[in-house]
Amino acid sequence: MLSKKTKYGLKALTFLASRDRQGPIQIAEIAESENISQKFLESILLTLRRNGFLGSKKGKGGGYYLIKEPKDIPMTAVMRVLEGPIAMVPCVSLNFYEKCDDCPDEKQCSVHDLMLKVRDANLEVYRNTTLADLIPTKS
Amino acid sequence: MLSKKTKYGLKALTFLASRDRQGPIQIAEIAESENISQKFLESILLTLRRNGFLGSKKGKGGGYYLIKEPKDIPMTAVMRVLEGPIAMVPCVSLNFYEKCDDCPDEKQCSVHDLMLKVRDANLEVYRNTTLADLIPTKS
DNA sequence: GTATTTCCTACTAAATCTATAGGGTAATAA
DNA sequence: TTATTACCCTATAGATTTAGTAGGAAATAC
Repeated sequence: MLSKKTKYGLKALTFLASRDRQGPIQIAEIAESENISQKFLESILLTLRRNGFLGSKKGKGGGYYLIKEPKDIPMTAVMRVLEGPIAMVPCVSLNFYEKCDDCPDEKQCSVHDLMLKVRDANLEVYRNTTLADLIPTKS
Repeated sequence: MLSKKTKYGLKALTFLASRDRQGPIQIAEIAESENISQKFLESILLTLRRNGFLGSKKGKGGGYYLIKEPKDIPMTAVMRVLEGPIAMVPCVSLNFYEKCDDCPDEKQCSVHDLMLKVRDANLEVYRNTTLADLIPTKS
């Protein structure tokens, strides 16, 4: 399951992308427009800022804004920050590799190969999708 | 993350497949061979039996065995029983569809489309993989 | 009848998720 | 200077999921 954190984060990013170059947007506005708990969203936006996706401005007229162009923000990066590893088992993770404790030899593991295929399929989608692709068209 | 339940279930199925037509295999043997808690495995095999993947025989010389040919057991079916929906959000699930409570209109939802692509990519893998593909070659 | 093995229910311990509540600090616009 | 708004921290708590554990009932081979 996709966590609410990730879902809300994606919605917030999309919201900001659809209002690109219109100056900072306040947490309250995003929260209300997207039906998200304001305090929860606050923590999500904070992690997005700390990971280089967003900039922020304090004080009146402040808020959050995108640092990069939506088309330059691949879903791989967003998903890894919000949801964690893309792989379903650590032994096939590119960025978070770990040995499985129940497997003596992962080359012999039947699950390993399947999860490798799954990981590649997911990566293919996330690599070929950017934030720009998430913005709904007005048509 | 893939749950241990699913992982163990897949390993057990593969183990049974590699010993197909050799009569029932006992829980204890699978558990020991695959490093799985016997009691936990017991409950997993039970759900696999209830969902039509396995047959069982009680008493001495009893155990579990595959009902179908490994090549006729697609991963879609196994994953849905062990892990649940393949989709990451209920609003794009084929077999477990549900409306998201935080979305007024899923046609306007930016997450919806992305998750649709992810679901299709995963389905593609699971549909084209059967239990027979998981059996490690002896080479 | 005895040993073996699955069947079945219930329970638990720990972790994670999804927040909520509340505090105070720092920067900024007007 | 004042109001606004982001920043940052702690603590709590209910719900759910995960990964088991315990113990006995039922079927079967011998």
